[in-house]
Amino acid sequence: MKRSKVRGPADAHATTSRLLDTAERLFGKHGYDGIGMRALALKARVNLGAATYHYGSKKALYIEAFMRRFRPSNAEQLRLLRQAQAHGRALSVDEVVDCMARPAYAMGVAHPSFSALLARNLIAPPVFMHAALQREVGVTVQEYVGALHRCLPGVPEEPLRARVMFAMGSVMMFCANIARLPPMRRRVPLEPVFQELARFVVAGLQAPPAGTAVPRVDAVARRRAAALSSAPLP
Amino acid sequence: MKRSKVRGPADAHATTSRLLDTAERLFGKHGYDGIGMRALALKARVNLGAATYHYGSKKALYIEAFMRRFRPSNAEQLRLLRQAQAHGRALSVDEVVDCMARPAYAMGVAHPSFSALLARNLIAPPVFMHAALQREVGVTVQEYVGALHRCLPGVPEEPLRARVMFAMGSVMMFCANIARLPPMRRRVPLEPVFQELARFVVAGLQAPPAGTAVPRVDAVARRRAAALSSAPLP
DNA sequence: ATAATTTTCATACGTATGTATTAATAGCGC
DNA sequence: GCGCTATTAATACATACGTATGAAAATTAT
Repeated sequence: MKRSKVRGPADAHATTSRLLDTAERLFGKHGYDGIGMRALALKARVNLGAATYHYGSKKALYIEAFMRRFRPSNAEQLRLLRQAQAHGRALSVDEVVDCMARPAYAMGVAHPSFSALLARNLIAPPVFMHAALQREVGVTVQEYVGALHRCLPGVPEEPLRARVMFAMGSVMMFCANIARLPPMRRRVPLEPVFQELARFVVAGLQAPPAGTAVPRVDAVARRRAAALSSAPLP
Repeated sequence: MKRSKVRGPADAHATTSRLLDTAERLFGKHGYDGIGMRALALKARVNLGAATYHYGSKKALYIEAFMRRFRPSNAEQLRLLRQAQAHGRALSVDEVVDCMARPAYAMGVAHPSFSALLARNLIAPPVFMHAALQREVGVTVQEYVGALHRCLPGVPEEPLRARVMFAMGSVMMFCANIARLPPMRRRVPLEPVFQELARFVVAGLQAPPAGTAVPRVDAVARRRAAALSSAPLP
């Protein structure tokens, strides 16, 4: 119906990549359960049967759509860090952060809809992804905590692990909003925003370790905030 | 089956709050589309009809489950900030951050499963929530950007807006992992982790504004990262 | 050219979904 | 006792879901 002359595997893998691209976009927007195979196949202009033929199941399609960009991006994170450390010289926090955030950033600029899928998977993933994500992200975090521990000897490992988590939160918030960000819509370079992200994360990681007290608003305000917990609707 | 003697509205509103609690927990874990009304009613030990009787629709239930804690938490954020500013004295970044993060933290300690729902809604919300969230979060962000602009005159407003977004990312990552965090599982106070979060965010917001270049790894690494975008699976 | 293989397509199956309906009961205020 | 609201229960309905099947078509291999 759509093709002008004939139908068939003339386009070979074109249908699978159209399907993957559509899956990336719609899974990123609506989540795994938020979109069905029929809607997916329709938007990708692919037959429903072809979808299960190529990927076997919806879960497999989701995993493939996510992993095809996540795997290399993750691998690049580790490669950059290890390469930077290979020279034996001490790394600055800036360098570590750049290794950590730039692959995700580059991927996000080239494939904005992947960023939404990435953020979703790191913050609100479908349950069947938990194990695989834990495995993949775990080693990356571990390695970055180690690298940071070397250039931030003043910060103990446990707080540092928390800080790396917070840093990932900032990066993921950036990723989740890439498509909505003004620069992306006005075809203006996104790099300045990324550099702002890098500055934010670097400063956060370098924050004065514990000891330094964080002043609160005042006692009564703190009490009210605590009271909020028990009385949801005062 | 469960009640020993009789069934009926003896428990009055107990059924609606059981339903809300269950909805909060399961929507937070699986997302809006990830759990059905039947499973929800079953887990809440509530009749399916009662669910639609009280809330009319699944969407309405979702919105109520989210809003009952989000609204007061959000309101408390604004109240704390305005109260702190009312005295006319200049605010420190620490104070602003505390106003911003403590209500979400307090809510998360008292109701850990709400935190997951919150993070989900701020990073990967169902589409029908977009408008309401934009409205509610918009004014909060605006107000905090204004307050920070006053105590960080060196940072222009646009980068500051980005930084507030990054800060929210850190807070949301904290929220998304509250239940999984070691302190929460070992009944040990969570406050130190929150203070670490506050330190991270404060330092991030106070980062040296633009001008200061963020050094990259090196040229070849940057080129490889860029190449990643076009060739997903090398 | 013919056979083998891969890909597309339409359709079907069983189940699950959100919502609506109806009747029956139980508590509460008057 | 009598309404009124809350709750359970049992279905019902139309639609949507993921997946399976089998024939047709196109491509590739021989």
